[in-house]
Amino acid sequence: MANGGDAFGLAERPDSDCVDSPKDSKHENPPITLSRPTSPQSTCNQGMDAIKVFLHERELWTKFDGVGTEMIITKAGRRMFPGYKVKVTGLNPKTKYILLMDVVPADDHRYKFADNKWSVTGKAEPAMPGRLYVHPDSPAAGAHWSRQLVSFQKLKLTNNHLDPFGHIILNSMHKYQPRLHIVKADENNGFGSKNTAFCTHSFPETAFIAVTSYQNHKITQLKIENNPFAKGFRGSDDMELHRMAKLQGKDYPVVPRTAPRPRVCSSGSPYQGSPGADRSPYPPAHYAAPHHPHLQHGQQAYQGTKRKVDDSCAPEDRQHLYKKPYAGSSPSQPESYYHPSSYAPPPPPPPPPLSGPPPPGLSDSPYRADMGQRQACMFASPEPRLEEPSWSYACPVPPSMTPVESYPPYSPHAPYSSSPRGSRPGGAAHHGSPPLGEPNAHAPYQTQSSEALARRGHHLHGGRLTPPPLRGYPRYPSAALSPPLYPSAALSPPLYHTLEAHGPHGGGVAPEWSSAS
DNA sequence: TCTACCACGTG
DNA sequence: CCACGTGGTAG
Repeated sequence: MANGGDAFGLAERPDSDCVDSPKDSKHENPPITLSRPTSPQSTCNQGMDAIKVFLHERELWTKFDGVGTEMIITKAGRRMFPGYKVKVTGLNPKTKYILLMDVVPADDHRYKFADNKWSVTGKAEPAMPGRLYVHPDSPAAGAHWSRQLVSFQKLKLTNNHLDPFGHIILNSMHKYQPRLHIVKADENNGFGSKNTAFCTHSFPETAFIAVTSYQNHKITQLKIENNPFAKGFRGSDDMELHRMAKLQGKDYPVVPRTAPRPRVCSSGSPYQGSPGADRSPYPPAHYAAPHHPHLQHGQQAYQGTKRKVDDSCAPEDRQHLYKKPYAGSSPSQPESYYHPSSYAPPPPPPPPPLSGPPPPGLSDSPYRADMGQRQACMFASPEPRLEEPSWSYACPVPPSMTPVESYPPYSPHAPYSSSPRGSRPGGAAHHGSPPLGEPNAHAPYQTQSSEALARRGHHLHGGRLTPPPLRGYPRYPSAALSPPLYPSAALSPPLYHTLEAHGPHGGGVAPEWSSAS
C-alpha cells in the first residue's frame, strides 16, 4: 500500500509547514525534508494570485503520506482523519469568497494491497461527477476566512453512489486528491460569469486511497495514535486483548487500560523519524503514478451548514503544529469559527450578492443549506436514471449541505490528457503555474483560473451550477464514463437544474476545473 | 469486499 | 445522559 504513500502524495510535496500559525510554521517540520519544493503552486486569476493556502498539520499529513494514506469510506459517510484544514492568506478582507473542496481521482488505476504494499491492479472505475463540499461559512468575507484556520473536517466520504447526504462519493481502492477551491463571490463575479475568479489548491500530501477497511496497519496505527476519537484503541496490544474479550462477551479481567500507549505502531513506520527514509517504504514505483489529479470534472456541491462551530480550526488551536498527537484538532476543535462576535456571520445568510435569494447555490450557502436543499436537491448522479429519482425532491440532506451541482463531464483521463502529465501537477512541474515555492507554505500546487473554468462550461448560475454544456469537454473516455450511461449529455439536465435558480449570479460554483485542456 | 455491529472515546 | 466519531470484528 503504501507505496503509495508517496505515491499518493507522491510526489511532491512534502513541504512543510503547516500553516496554521504562521509563526511556528517554520519549524514544523521536523525532519521532513523531503519536501520537495514543488508543491506550492498556485495560480489564480484576477487578483486571486495573491492568495496563499497553507495546509494545517502538514506534518501529520506527510506522515500518513509517507505510509500511503488511506481514508475509510462508509455508506453513512466517514470523515477524513487528518482533517483538511488550511490557513488562507492574501484574501481581500472585504471581498466575499466561497471556499469549497472536491476530491478528484488521482489517477485512473485501481489498487490492491497485497504483500504489504499497494499496487495497481487495473483500471479505475469510471468516476462520476464529483461532488463539491462547500465550506459552511461560505460565502464569507476574506477577513473571516483569514481569521483562523478554515476546516473542512466535517466533510465526509462515502462509497454510496446514491448518497443522499451530500457526502463526497468515492470508489474503494482508488486513489484521490483533495482540492481546495476559493471562488470570489462578489456580485461581479457570479459563478456563471466567465470571469469568475477562483483558484484551486491541492496538496499532494493529502492524496489518499479510499478503502472500506484499512489495509496497511501502519495507517491504522497512525490514525489511532492521532485521532482523538480513536483513543479507545490506543494502548495497543493490551487494549486489544481487552477489547476483544469484551466484544466477545466476556469481560475479561480487564485491565484498565492503564497504559494506554499512544504509540503503538505496530509495524513501525519508518517515517516517523525521518521522513526521508520512510517516505517510501514502498517504492512508489509501480503505479506510481503521478497521479495527478486531473482537474476535475463537474460536480455537485453541498454546503455544510454552518453550524456553529464547525470545524474548526481555531486559530489558536493549532498551535502546535506538529505536535504529534494532533490532539486537539479534530474533534476537539473548537469552533472558532463562529463566534458571533467576531464576524458574526450573517446568520441569515446574507444572500450574498450572488444570488439574491438563496439559491441553493453556493452563494447562499451560508445560509443554511437547509432550505436550499430542500428545495432542490440534486445530486446528480451519474446514473440518475438509475436510481436516484427518488429523492430528488427532498433532500434528506441534513442541514448541512446544500447541494449544488455541477456536472462534470469528467474525463477520466483528464489529468493526463490535459496536462500532460507529467503530471503531477504538483510539482512544480505543472504546467500552469509557476512553482511557488513558498517554503513555508504548503503550497497549493495547482490552481486554475476561473477562466478556465468558465470555459469548461460550468457556470454557476445563481447558485447552482449549470451543467456545462458538455461540448467543451474532452469527452469521457469511453470506457470510463460510460457514455452509455450518460449519454452525451451526461448530466441529466433535469436533475441538475433543480437547483436552478436563480438568477444572474448566484452563487453556484461549479468549477470545472479540469485543466485541461 | 463490504456491511453491521460493537466498545470506547470525545464533546 | 446523549450524540457522534473511531477502528475492530464478525458475518
